[in-house]
Amino acid sequence: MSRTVKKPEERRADIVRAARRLFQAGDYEQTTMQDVMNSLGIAKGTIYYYFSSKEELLEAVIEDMVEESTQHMQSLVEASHGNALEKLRTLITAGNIADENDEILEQLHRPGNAGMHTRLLAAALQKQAPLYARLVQQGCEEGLFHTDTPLETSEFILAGVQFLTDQGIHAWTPETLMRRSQALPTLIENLLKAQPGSFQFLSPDTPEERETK
Amino acid sequence: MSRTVKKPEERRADIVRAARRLFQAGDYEQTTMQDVMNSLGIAKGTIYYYFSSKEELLEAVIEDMVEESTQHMQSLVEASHGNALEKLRTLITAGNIADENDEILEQLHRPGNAGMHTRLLAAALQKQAPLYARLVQQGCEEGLFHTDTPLETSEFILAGVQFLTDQGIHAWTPETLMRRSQALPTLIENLLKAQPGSFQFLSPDTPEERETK
DNA sequence: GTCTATAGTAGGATAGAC
DNA sequence: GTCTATCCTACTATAGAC
Repeated sequence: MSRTVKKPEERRADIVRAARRLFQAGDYEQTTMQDVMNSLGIAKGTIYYYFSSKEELLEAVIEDMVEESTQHMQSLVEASHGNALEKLRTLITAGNIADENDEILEQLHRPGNAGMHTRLLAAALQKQAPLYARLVQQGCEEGLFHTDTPLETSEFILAGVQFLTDQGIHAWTPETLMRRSQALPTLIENLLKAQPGSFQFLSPDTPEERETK
Repeated sequence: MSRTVKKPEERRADIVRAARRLFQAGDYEQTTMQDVMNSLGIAKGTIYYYFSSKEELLEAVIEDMVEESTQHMQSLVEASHGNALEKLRTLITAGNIADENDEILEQLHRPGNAGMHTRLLAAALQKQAPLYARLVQQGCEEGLFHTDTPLETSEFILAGVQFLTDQGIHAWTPETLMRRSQALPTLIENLLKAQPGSFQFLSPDTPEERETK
């Protein structure tokens, strides 16, 4: 067999891209290293030369995805107008890693991918929280919010939302999800000390006419 | 080899107990199904008759642990005195699943186990949140806290704390952990609308003399 | 240093005899 | 329900070509 020598970065990127495609198309656990090799026409030794385990390859794929997603969100923020609250709304409604472009979620929401999913969330949180924090900071300056710890508050909100509403972590029942979603706006408003109602847009069925029991 | 026939529940319990012991003693990943079989003197087919994967066996072990831990916390609450805040303090400082008894969590605190780890946290959260919620409710009646959604608020707090401070999910740096821990009391106080300082006991170095910059 | 090829080990998982 | 035999795949080892 003939040899194709590539620059290390290029080869590495090839492998990550191929693996990402396969992981997304199928199931991480069911995708074999052999599959990845075959789809690139390279030898086993090559892949293990760059990634010392399947797990390490997964890590690189995750990093790739998070990087792409974060850049997209970054550009969304820069393109958005209005006060901090309006920008946050843009970011939240449009720029979720889940909604973005891929069917990744479908794939991640399978038992075999729980680990990948969690790590993706953690990596995404770490990269995205600063984005939110900047908007929270801006909101404080505008008098909309009040907090001394914009970053930590952002992290806390993201963590809570992701952990409690993401189907990839636990098979929450629809009732549980509904219950949590409805409580969310108030929880966020409390954390940011924002006007009641500021985050009402988050609620799924905008219960305008509901009465407190 | 002679065959020993046992009642299904008994056999199952045997396997879970043996696996738990081995997982705790060594490393989940390094413990082989062979090890579990050997320690019981049974065949591989038998273990797979009860658990269709190693992962499922781990799940059972974890459920075992969560159940035990939750009961322990329950009894702690019942034995504690004072107002809701004092009871909460007892619960938080004494009754963490992590501190309790096992090193199995140490094992879960590795990248490869992120999925399992998260599921443990989710399972623990679902079982323990009601415990906290009851205390929050009590605190509301005592005028210490103010919330219409004690359960959701408890879930949110537990999720945030677990996700952001648990090493099993992401290898957070010590600085990051410190930063988050210090912000935590205020975040919780905001969520519960509690007196500032109520949860200061959570901070690792109780910074009594720190000034806000 | 980068890549191919191949043979082999270990351990998770399954089929089918009993 | 239990056991035995076998399979599948992540991973290692090695030998060698560019």
